[in-house]
Amino acid sequence: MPELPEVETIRRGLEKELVGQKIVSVDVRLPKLFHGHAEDLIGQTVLDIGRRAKILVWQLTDRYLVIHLKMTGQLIFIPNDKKHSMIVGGHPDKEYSLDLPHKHTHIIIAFGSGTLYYNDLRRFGWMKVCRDEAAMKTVVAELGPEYNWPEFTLEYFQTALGRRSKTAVKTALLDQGIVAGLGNIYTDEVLFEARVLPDRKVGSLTDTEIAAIYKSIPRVLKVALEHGGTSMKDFRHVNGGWGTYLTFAKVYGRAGEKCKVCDTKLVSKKISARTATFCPHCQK
DNA sequence: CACTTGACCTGTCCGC
DNA sequence: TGCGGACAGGTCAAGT
Repeated sequence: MPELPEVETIRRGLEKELVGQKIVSVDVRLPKLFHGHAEDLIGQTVLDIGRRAKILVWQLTDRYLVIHLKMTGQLIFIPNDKKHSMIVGGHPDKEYSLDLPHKHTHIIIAFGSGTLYYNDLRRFGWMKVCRDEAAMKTVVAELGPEYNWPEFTLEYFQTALGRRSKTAVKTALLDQGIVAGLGNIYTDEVLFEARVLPDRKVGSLTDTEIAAIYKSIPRVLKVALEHGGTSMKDFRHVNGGWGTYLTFAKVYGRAGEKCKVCDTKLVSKKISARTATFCPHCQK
């Protein structure tokens, strides 16, 4: 599910609710998704909520808790003073009821101020308790730079892509070792923004095209962040609200509709088992 | 070695 | 109304 803008939106929500809070209890209903000892978390205080690529990293008093939401993971926090489960959504005129826990709630973490529910329809996500910083770092060791790190330079990007000359450019952008945080939605959007076809082999790209892709990455991610990410079926903010980026998306999920720039019908195609959507006229 | 495909899961939607 | 198949935000391991 969530790509960088969605996970960052969740991180901000968790930071606001949980920093300084102490974990009172942990209820693991589906042990398969939980690695390590849940009892280690009891009594630990949340010192910091960080993010690396699509992974959340909680720094606790004496442990780290690392969380990957994969496709359909959700973290929903219900404060104690919410007497009922009516949640205000991302649209000001809409409310919906979230009865928690429900059948897809697999882990429940209680704090002094409220309760955090981990829901995951497809059960691909996971949580992992790490004893120390070194153990936590092995989890994120293979990830490439974040889009906003100083080491994510055009020179770095060219070099990293250089090793993947026969790969479709969309596939290379999905590789978390090259740049961290892009998924199916934002690779489509970045490539549209850069006017490059997703199935172009990396080796065929000109310097100008690589530079255009490089510049599009932060541009697309920033706009998505401003809109709280993209909500398809399952993405929810920590307070149950949703992201509105999808209405701004130029190509993702719009196959068969008209290009917002040139009116040509958008096309989709499988590239390494992922659906790519693009404009056959704007993108070269 | 580099790249692609299947597997992990459940739910939804579409065509027959 | 039901049934089969394709598909869904991600990432490993196994296969070519």
